[in-house]
Amino acid sequence: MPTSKDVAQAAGVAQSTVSYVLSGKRPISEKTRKKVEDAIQQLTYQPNAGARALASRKTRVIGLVIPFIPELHMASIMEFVSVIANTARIYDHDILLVTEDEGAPGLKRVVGQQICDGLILMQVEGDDERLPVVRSLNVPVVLIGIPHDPSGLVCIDADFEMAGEQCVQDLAAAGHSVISVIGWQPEVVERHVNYVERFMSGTDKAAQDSGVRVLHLPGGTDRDVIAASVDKALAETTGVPAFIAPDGTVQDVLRRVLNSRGLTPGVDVSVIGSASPTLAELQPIPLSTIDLRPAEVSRRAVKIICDLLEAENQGPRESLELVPTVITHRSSTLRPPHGS
Amino acid sequence: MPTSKDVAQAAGVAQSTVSYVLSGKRPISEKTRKKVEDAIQQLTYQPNAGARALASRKTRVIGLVIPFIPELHMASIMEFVSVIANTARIYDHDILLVTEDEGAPGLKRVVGQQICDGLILMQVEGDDERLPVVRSLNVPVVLIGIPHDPSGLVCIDADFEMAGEQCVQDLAAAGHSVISVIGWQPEVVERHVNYVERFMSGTDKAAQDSGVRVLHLPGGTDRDVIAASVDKALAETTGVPAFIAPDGTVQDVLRRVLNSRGLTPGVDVSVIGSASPTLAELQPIPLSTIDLRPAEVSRRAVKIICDLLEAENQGPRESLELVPTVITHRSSTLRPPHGS
DNA sequence: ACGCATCGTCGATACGCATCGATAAATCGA
DNA sequence: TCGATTTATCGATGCGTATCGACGATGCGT
Repeated sequence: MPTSKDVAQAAGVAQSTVSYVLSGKRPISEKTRKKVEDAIQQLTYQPNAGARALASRKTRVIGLVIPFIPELHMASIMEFVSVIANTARIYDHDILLVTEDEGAPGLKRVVGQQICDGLILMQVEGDDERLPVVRSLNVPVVLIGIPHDPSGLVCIDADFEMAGEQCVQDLAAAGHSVISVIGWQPEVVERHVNYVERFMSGTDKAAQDSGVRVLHLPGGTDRDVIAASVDKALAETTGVPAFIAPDGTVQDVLRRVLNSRGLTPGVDVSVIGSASPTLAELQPIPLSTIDLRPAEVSRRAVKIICDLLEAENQGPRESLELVPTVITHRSSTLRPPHGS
Repeated sequence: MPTSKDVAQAAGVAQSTVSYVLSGKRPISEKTRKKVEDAIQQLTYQPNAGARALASRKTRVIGLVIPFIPELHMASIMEFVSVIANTARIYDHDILLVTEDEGAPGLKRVVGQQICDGLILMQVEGDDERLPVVRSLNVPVVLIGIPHDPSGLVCIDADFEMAGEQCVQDLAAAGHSVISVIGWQPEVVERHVNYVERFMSGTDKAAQDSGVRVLHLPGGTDRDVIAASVDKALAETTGVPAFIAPDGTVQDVLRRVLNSRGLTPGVDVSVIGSASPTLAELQPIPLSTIDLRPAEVSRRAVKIICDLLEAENQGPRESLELVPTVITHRSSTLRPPHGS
């Protein structure tokens, strides 16, 4: 592997000149710049990351802490990961995977060894055990998810409260007077209390404003649980029933249960789920969805941390950013009686 | 951040001694070892990865090239990623994410900058455009997937041929005389020809041996396509129909189509799909599955590359490893008339 | 008691780059 | 035309670790 010294020799300049050509931190004459750039080309020189990190004290690597919980919707996690990796490249950074299995010590490790300059944590829980460590770390950390106490932390997430409001407002406008929320799996509810709570607070707020009733019923992937929830909802509903299934894993089961009860979404029942547009279109009856904007959340998370890395004026930051959600009508919900 | 020099000072030894305590490459007396280890503890010293990489010419990082194709089963990709990351930690390595978007230049970049010591490529296509680059790279690369020409490459994958054989043998033993394979999505077939071919070669081989007929029909997520395939299969079948859906994304659609045709898996039709055991059990009718062992493939891929990194006796390796698949009976297939 | 091998430790150096101070060359004003 | 600036480049140094050669101390056999 050629080094910057080799390049310097080939171009007939000093090694430091090569470095300045690359970084642009000092003026270089057009003539020598060209000589250097040609030499770089011919030698296919690429700077050594280790040496660069050692000298500059910057690795240009961001650690991404990923969850792997079977209860979660893995496809959506993957979308986060993918978008985060691609966005990082735009800012000329790379992504190092840190598994949740490593827990808090894992964070200390990658930061302590200076393998990366900062961290993005996915799937942050309301009372996440890693928060004390995060606060003690002297590098920028961005949390995807809002913990109960976000003080001293930099957080970003979809606006779940807005999502809840949108769903209920929408269904209320379509004429439903009782709206049932088939919630997340118990495991998720216990762990990630925060976004569940935010969603519910949104639905309840909208319910008050619109004068409709919202039922919160247990979700999950267990067909029996969903079936019980559906039956309870049907029993309590006057008029056309409406369901909100904010968890991607719940939808399939819900669809089947409704089917077995002889109910057709968009005809004699309304259903709003959460899924990507492409997935929503693939359903037998295209699903009206509440889009939680995973790609946008990912992009912003990367932007935030890269800005922090650039700024670097140390002081412990604190910020909280909520990404607006988007509701999209497809065929699984009733159309409002008149107007939008 | 404390350095090994600080540790040395605190322990009253030379920096090199600290290094030898850590690496164990020279004998150290029990006494000084303890002094050094205590100092490390008290300073919470962690070696600097950049300096280490620079001096040792090893980063202890493996690049993982991940695909992100909506047509693919993202949940299963995520399982690969997760298991690979965790296994790498066992070998004291970390995983750097490289997106498929970066293409071949991306591989050159991470290897050229010496950000990582080796690569794992997922979802390798039969005629992958990256193969020339891979061959030219002077670092170990492990491919998950078998390209058409695997010469000079290190490959590992599930044994799709075995999987095909197992499915057909199994269904033949259960008394089916015509077996329909609802294949992958056209996009996948075009791209990843190899494993599709291998699977089919397995089914055909078993068909010959067992004297049954195998139909290869188009798959995908398009309900109409699947419906057409099913109807064609039903028309061509005498006796109880049997379906094999080796692509995870096809199953849901297939299930619905069969349902709409009044067919119940395990009663008047047999279905073998590919899904994780947990997912298979969650189906309304527990799905008999062919397990393509993603976790085992991942583990072995990491082991292979770590072995190569350790060996390091340069010479271009070549190997091909196939992981045996496992077929599991659940309720979606007919039981064989007598005995297993 | 003496030389010799072994063990444990030290000091020096290299890894490849970024960066700082210094210097030579070019530019300008008067 | 000469000194004062500015511009472009060089040389030297440090980043933190791994590793090699050297060296003193210890134990051994005879």
